[in-house]
This record gives sequence, structure tokens and C-alpha cells, in this order.
Amino acid sequence: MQNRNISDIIEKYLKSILADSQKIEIKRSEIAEQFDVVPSQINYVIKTRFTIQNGYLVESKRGGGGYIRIAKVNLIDDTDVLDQLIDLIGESITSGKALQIIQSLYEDKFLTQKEANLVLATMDRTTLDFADKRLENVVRARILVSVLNRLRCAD
Amino acid sequence: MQNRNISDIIEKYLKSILADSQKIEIKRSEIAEQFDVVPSQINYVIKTRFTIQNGYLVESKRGGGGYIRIAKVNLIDDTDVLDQLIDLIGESITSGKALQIIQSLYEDKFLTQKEANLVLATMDRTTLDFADKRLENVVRARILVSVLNRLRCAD
DNA sequence: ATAATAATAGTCAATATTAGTCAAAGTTGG
DNA sequence: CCAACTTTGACTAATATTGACTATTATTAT
Repeated sequence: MQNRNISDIIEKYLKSILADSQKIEIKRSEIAEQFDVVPSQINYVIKTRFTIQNGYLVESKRGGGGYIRIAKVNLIDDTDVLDQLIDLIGESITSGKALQIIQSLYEDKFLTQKEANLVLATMDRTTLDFADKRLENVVRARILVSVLNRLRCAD
Repeated sequence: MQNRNISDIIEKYLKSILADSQKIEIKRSEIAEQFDVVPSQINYVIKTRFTIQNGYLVESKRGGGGYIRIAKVNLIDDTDVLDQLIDLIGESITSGKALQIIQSLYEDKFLTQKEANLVLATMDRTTLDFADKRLENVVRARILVSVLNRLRCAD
């Protein structure tokens, strides 16, 4: 019970820092060394425990002076709607259905008019324009789901 | 946070000067000496951080009295610059370069932070995530050009 | 004027320094 | 035993740093 796995311990450590500050910046190799694990385990911890659903945004940079940044974000109250929409979209969606969803997001004030227009522009039929329409609908679904996940953040 | 790479520091320094004046003129060797790097690193900083995607135009002259001039430009208002940018994007763009462009648009206040984040979400590496990276970059280019053209009609 | 030299900046490729991906192997709770 | 979760490491990708070599322009000497 007390000796949990090392991923849990690293998670707890990072979250204890995030309790004080809104965001942290780490060097993957340093944290890995500190806890005596291989560097890629840090990626595992982040991928399983610092997701957007949990209220964390992660960005990173490779190369000299590289880093991993983890930021705590405020999630909106009503994520159910987003969950349901993501569920509904699944793996594939037509441009018509995507339009309906974006319109409803606008009506429910998740998006301003300009935001809605921008999002629409990214996924409309003439923008994506795949020969293979099946693939186009898959890509559109990924884009729309990504937008919906972004909307979880209240800022 | 403090141990960033020297390229970022040079970038920040140059941009801090550009915050006051629309353009600056530097001597490559002087800046290199000031930050204790080889002169060609200045070229690296410029090539990676002061491109047209970033909203900057650069001109230079060699020989005695040589210089490098960097000028801030406006990506959307100036139709020529926008055309040039779209031209540069062409049929394909990496996520890194796309990020630079979106950041410039945000800095120039053509996009709010939320709009920028939404747009970024649509073309992020993890969103599009094609096995065929070449195709991924093509799709990203289409999305980005579509966004730029949408911004053109300011509403 | 012309040629030689000096004083710049540019290019490119090798190397270094990070982080990411993925799948195999190990562990654990039910 | 099985399924889910964790750990590991080989391989990949992105970014930064460096320096040798090249190109261009200005100045000086003839």
C-alpha cells in the first residue's frame, strides 16, 4: 500500500510542485535521474497522468536547453456536453455534421462567431479536400475532437 | 527556467529592442561577441526566429560597414506580406513553422489567445498524425492557408 | 583604373543536446 | 490465469552549437 509504483511517486512529486505554482518546467533527464528511472518513463507519467481531462496542458522542446512544461488549467464546469459530442463524433464525421456541431457550440456559447468561423474554415470540404472521402472524414473527426478537447479549458 | 539556450536569449534581446523601434540594425560580429557565440549563430537565430513567418523581414550587407537589419512587419494588414506568406507556405508546412505563424498572429493581435489555441489544436502534430508525414504537412498547409484567408476578411 | 587586401556576412555540414515513440518484457490485482 | 498497468531501452526526431569554407563589399596600394 505505502510502496506504490514509481510512476505514482513521480506524479505526486510533480503535482506537489504544481500545488504552489501554476506551471512547472522540467528537464526530462533530471527528473529521470532524480527518481532513477529511464527518461522515457517521464513521458509515460505525463501521458497517463497529466492529460487535458485532468486539467493539465503539456508542451515541450527538444535540443539544447530543451524542457517539458506542465501547466495547470481551469476546466469548464460542463464537460459532459463535450464528452457526449466526442463520443458522438467517433472516428469519422462529414462536413455537414461537423457544421451542425459547431453551430450548436456557438448557440451554447462555447464559441464566439469568429471562433466558430475559424474552426469551420479549418475543416470544411474545400479545405480538407481529400480524394478519399472516407479518410477526409476521419481527419475531420480528429480535428473536431481536438477542438472540443481544447474547449475544456476555461481560458 | 533560467538555463535556457543562448539562441533564445539572443532572440529575446533582439525582440526587446524591436519592441521600441520598428527596425534595428546590428553588426553580426558585435552581437556574437556580446553573447560569446560564433558569428554564424546569429544567422541561426535569425533563420529560426526572425523569418517572415515570425513577422520579420531581414536584409543585410557584407563588406566594410556591413550590417543586418531586422524589421517588424504586419502579416495580415499588408496584403503583399500576406500573399508572400501564403506563397511561402505553399503546399506543405511543418507544425513548427505553423506554430510560428500562429504565434505571430497572436502577437499582432489578429487572434485572441483562445482563437490561437483553437487554431493550433486543429493543426497540431498530435491531431493530424498521419503515417505519411508528407501528406500531413500538405493538409496542415491547406488548413493554415484557409485560416489566413478567413482572417483576411476581417469580421 | 585596377588589383590586392581587409572587413564584413552567408552557407553548410558535423556534432551535441535534448525529448518522443514504440514495442517488448515485467508486475500486479482480481 | 488474464488483463491492465508499469518499466525499460533501442531507435527516432527536433533543436542548438560550432567552425571551416565561401561570397560580397569597401578600402588601400600601385
